[in-house]
Amino acid sequence: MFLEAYETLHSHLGPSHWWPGETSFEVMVGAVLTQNTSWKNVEKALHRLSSEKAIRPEIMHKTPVGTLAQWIRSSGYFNQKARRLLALLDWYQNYDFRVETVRRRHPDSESVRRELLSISGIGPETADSILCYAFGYPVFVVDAYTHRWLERYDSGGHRAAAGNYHLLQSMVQSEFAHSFRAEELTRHFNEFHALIVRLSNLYCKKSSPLCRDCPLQRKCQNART
DNA sequence: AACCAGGAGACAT
DNA sequence: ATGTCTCATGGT
Repeated sequence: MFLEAYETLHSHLGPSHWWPGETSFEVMVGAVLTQNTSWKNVEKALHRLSSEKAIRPEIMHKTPVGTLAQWIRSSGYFNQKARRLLALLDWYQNYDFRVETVRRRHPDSESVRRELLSISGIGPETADSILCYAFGYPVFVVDAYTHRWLERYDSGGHRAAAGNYHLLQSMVQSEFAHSFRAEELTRHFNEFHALIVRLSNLYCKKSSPLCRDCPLQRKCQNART
């Protein structure tokens, strides 16, 4: 099952110290900026925002879309993403831009998730990244890496879940929920997703796959040496 | 010089 | 329900 892969990855690569971001708000911004975009390009945009002193919700919320768009230019889709950030901030303002307020009013993640999904530009992956990495809810993030990983990973019947966001997510979440204490779930979902991303970036690059060093090589369908 | 990268929404079928 | 198009920069 997933736990086996999780343990293997963790013993080889972990711990991960994720999500890359100083503050919870920076994590939220990163989650939007990285939509269909490499993290390297996101980092440049984050540096620019940092130098503009704009990685603070109160400041960014007052920034005109056009200005914000120019600041995040390097992350691509800058006009869309500028609007999306401001839409997210419109919502976040209802909670005084504070994680603690969100957590207090929403004991569990479902209602927050619905609110996030109702924001234009926030889809399942972005919502779950924010829930897990910024707000600390026990939610497993399913991203493109996870789908690709599962497509080629042999572990008895799990391949059916590749491509189905909700199915894959609930399979991982229920399996982990049976194996870990509730107060540790967020940390494990956080770590598992981080490990899959790190695995992908380290060993599964299309340009130069380093499969011989991959800890999951034996169970990988397209393992090459 | 095409192809890809931690998506999401609008729209047509 | 399931495709297709758009958005756009920067690295390989």
